[in-house]
Amino acid sequence: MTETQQPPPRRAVTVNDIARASGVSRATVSLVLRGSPLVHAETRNRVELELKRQGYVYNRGAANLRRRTSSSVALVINDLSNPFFAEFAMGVDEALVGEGYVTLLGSTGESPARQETLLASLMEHSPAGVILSPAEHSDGERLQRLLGPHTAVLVFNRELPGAGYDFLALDNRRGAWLATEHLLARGHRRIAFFGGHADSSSCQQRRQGYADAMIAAGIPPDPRWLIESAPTRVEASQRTVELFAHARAPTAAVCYNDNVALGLKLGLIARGVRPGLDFALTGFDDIPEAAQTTPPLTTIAVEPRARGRQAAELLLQRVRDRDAPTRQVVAPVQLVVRGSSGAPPS
Amino acid sequence: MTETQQPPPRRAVTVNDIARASGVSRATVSLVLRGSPLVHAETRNRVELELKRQGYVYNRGAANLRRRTSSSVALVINDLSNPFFAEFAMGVDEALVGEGYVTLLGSTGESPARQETLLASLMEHSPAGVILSPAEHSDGERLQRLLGPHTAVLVFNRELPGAGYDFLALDNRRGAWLATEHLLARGHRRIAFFGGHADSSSCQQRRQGYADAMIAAGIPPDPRWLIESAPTRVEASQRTVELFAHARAPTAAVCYNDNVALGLKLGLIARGVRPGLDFALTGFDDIPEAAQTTPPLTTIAVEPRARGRQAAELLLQRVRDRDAPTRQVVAPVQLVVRGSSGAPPS
DNA sequence: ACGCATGATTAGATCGATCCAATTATCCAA
DNA sequence: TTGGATAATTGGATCGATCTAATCATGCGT
Repeated sequence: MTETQQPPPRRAVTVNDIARASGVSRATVSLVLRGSPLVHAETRNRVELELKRQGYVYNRGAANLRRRTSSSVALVINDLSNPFFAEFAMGVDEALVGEGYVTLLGSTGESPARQETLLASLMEHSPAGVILSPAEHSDGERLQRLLGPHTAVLVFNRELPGAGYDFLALDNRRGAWLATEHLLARGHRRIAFFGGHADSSSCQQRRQGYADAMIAAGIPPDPRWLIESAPTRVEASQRTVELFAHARAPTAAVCYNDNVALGLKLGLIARGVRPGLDFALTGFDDIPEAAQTTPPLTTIAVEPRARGRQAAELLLQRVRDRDAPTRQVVAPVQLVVRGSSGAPPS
Repeated sequence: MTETQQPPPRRAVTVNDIARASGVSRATVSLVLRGSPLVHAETRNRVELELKRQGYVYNRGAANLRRRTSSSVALVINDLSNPFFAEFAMGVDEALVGEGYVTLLGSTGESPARQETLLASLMEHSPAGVILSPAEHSDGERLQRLLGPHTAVLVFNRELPGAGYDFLALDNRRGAWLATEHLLARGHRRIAFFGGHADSSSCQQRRQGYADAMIAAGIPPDPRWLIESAPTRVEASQRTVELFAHARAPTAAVCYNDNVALGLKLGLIARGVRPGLDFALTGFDDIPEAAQTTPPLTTIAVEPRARGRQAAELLLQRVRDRDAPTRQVVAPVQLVVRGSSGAPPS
């Protein structure tokens, strides 16, 4: 309950003012506002004129209080400066405004502590629901307590262990599988999985898809081909050296995501290895930049904006039917072949 | 007044429940909630225990109604998928949560019509204020009518003609001036100003800074050096040809922003012109990618996240003192020299 | 024992819109 | 003319928290 000090109260136009000025009761004005067919056409005109004249603006907060409804949805994500989440947020907002809701934004910066403060604060605004892309190492139990048993919740992207919420995920396994298959088809045999934190569920799933494809091709992945890295360009670039630190150096890499891939690309160039020629790499996400770099990045498209719309729709379905069975939706992904995977193994 | 159909009403825990269960009045519970020193320590404990036990969550909407205050701020921007605005939004949100406010997000996609619908909808949630980065060709009068005379408003980035609102702007003129000076110092004489819509105020200001520097150096800019383009990579890339369509082709370009610069870079490469060697170019914004491309982009850093924080602070000052004189704040910018401007004139 | 200051608590009205049940107006059939 | 159906309107209570002014305790000095 952080307090926000505030201005000298400024009276706004209310239904009462309109009612008085147009000689009807407050109830009638309310009916007009909601377009009820009960009011006489002439009365409606009179009231509507007065509404316009006084510049009335609807107080949705008051209405929501009385009606025990809500017209907002909380959107909690890690980091808007990640284009993947920015696009996702755009999609969410797009779909929500279309349904008459407004988006309450919050970002956690991957900190579970801030995530909890933030959610507590957002809950005080009684949103109709919450779209949550949990920070790493979130405590599912605590979140569940914070959100209460009656809030509609959609979890996105990262699994929230031990919470019976709807869940929208990308098909991480299949995505990594597709990328690996693609590199195998190009003749690569020594393929690394590069980047990501091994303890995050999305990284695990992608590694799984990679491993599946490798094993199906009869190539048990060498543990030295699994390299961790924070999903940032800088760190990915720095870890490049680890790829070549031993005799069975890979000729290609499936990267955790596009950021990592772009970092690796820089690292390769710095070593004099030409990406797309001497070494093949793939990303994940298909951020706008992927198509623009040289060589353009082969990657897995996930259409974050469409995912955002989908998340909003799923959440609203849950809002409308609280008792429907919990849903786990896996969104399909797509391989986009570009120049970065053009290398034949050397 | 779009209606949002809603669920079967679900009762929440209220001050009344707590009051009843702990044998005090609702007023006392309210005092406890706000940490008033009036309540006896023992009573406070009893009430707080009950609050925890029943999992009470504060209904800020109800409180705001009674107190005639608000704990939200509306943030309206064009496009979150533009990293500049995404960073800006992060900064805004960061500063707002720090002050106990919550962010109502809305994006217009540069459409004045959607901007108006959006603002109307947001106003119904009675935000304490609005941070608005207006869509191009916004109608200041109409917006002013929508926002009403009592809303605290901070306009960001683009001037809103004919509205007495606080305004936070980047020092566009000085930024472009710095970039042009830099290229002049490197010996360039034929310098283009590339990209942007000539009717947008930010573009006009940047062109002004460019022209000032050129004229100060005794070089009246050739009209053929002024090339318009939507601020997207694709279009910028396509317009590259116009630079070389005549005899006095430039050897360098000050670009409207980083996106345009990166587009131009692609266009140059496609023509076999090596950016940073055969041709010098500068950007504007310093988006993360600028430092990462090859050659890295010389550009003007504007620190969008810091601008976001600043915008939030300015707005909150306005919220707290509605009658202070209107402010026009120009945020300083900084030249960041990197490889893309390394070309001596050929 | 009384008055009075200080400390704690509370009943009741209030914010702005909505819901409910009740009322008034209107018209047509019998 | 009366009854009853339909159309249009409305007073009063309500959502959950807060404010105001009033009440009830308690202690202290005289």
